Formats: sequence, C-alpha cells, structure tokens
Amino acid sequence: MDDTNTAVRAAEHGHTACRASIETLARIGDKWTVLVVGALSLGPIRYNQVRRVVEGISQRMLTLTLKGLEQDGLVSRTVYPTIPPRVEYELTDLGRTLIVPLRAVHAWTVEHRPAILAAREKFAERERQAASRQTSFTTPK
Amino acid sequence: MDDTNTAVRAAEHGHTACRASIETLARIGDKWTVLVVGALSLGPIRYNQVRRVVEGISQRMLTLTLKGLEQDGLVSRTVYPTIPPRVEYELTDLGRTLIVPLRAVHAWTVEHRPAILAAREKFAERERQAASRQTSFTTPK
DNA sequence: CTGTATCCACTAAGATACTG
DNA sequence: CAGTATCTTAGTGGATACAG
Repeated sequence: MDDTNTAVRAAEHGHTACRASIETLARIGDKWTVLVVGALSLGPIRYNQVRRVVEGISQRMLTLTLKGLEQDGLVSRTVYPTIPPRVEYELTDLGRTLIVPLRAVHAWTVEHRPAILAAREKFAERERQAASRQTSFTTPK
Repeated sequence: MDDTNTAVRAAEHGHTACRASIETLARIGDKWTVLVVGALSLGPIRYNQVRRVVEGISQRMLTLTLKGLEQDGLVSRTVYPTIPPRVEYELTDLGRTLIVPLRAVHAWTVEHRPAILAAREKFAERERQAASRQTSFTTPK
C-alpha cells in the first residue's frame, strides 16, 4: 500500500534466496569451524596439530568439525597407513575460496569491535540506571 | 623444525587475534541474526513486520535477536508512544557497515552452494558403499 | 596417533499464555 | 501492537574411557 510495504515485499523476495545461504552460514558460523579453517589455511596439517593450534577444542568437536568440512567438500582427508597412523587435513580448492569472504568478515570484526564493546557498555549502563530508578519507585523510603 | 612447524607457529600467532573475532562472528552467525539484519537492511521496520518477513521466527527469538543487536549498537529502537504502541527498528551506521561483509559471505554461499551440495551427495554415497561392504563382511552368507 | 562411544550438564529454542 | 514469563524439549558441547 505504501512505501513501507513495498520495502517489506522486496525483503520477502530476497528472503527466499537468503534461506539457502543461511543454512550454509550456519555451517561455517559455528564456534569452531572458522578457527579450524584458519588452522588449515596455511597448508596440510595433522589431526593433533590442529588440536594444538585450535586451543580449547575437544577431541569430539574437532572430529565433528573436520568431518563436517570434509562432508561439504571444503577439506580433504588423507590417511597414510603407517604405524603410528598419520592423517593430514588440507583445504580443497573449494575450501580455499572460503578464505576470501572469511577475511572480509574478520576485517569487519577487527575494525568495529571497539565500537561494539563501547555500545555494550553504554547499554549496560542504561540498564543499571533503569534498574535503580525502578528501585527508588518501589521502595522510596 | 621444518616447514610444517613454522606454518603451525604462524597459525598460532594469528590465532590469538582471531579469538575476539570469533566471539563477534558468533553473534552475527547465528540462525536468526542475519535474517533480521536482512529485513532491516531496507529501512526502518516495525516489530511485527520483521516477524512476517523473517518467516518462522518465534516472538521470543525475535525479541532476543533484536535486543542483542541493539545491545551491540547495530540496531536502534524507537518507540512511538501512540495507541496502539509502535516500535520501529533500524540499522545504525555501524549496523549498515555490516552489510558489506555479509554480502561477501552471501555471494560465496550462492556461488558455491551447488558444489557443497554435490560434495554432500558424494560423501553420502561413499558412506553407503562403506556400510554395505561392512555388511557383506560380517554376514557373508 | 587418530579416532569412536558414552554419559552428563548446559543452553538454545519453540509453544503457550499473559501484560501494558 | 509489542512485548514478557514460564515450561518443556532438542541440540551442543565437554569429559572420560576405550578401540584400531
């Protein structure tokens, strides 16, 4: 009917196209995937090396993350049947293309993180003020 | 000692710088935030309009997502004290800067999604083969 | 060394009902 | 219209122990 509704319709249009991307974004947006990709971005690397680089990751999560990436064709897994066994992980060509947009996001976070932290501070402050005003209303004396 | 270890050390160096970004990435990388930002990217929009555009979001998640974004200074919230009440949400300047890297990621997902889906297919196929080979071993006759 | 399997705690998220 | 409150369930992730 009006401008606003037109804008909303446009959003809905883009929205459908977005859904698919969201699913993909969820994959790479989780807690560990980006860190693991970062670890792999420098070349082939073994399981326990990843584990050391990505500090704090559990064996379970590392295995799950790597398997997920392998499943999506972003990482290749090569087993050398030696004793002890040796498994190397490496970004595929597809996986390497991911580095570019990842860097864009990374640059954004680095650039705007101070502003975000400042905003959080201000928000927390306003919340404290609102809370104290509440208190003085309910228990004035 | 060798090239690999050098690479690993380099990764560890970058790693520390990454941690902070990860935290921020977790914020914007969740299921709903990106969709909501997409809805807001076209201009000021009211609560229930967002709700309609971002299909499937619950009231709870919408409120939480908006509050999170407001907290981080990415979205501004304006209340018009009319009856019925009217609340408009809008991207701040900071929030608008987020659109750029978001588009980069979006472009990546659109471009490479077919490859990812194909990789998943192939992976599933290999898994089926491995499973059937297992079966023929354990129950040969 | 490179995983898998199990258990458990915690949180995230949906449904529902209610308030200003 | 724009939320808040509460309940319940599903998924995530960590610790541990064990296997190939």
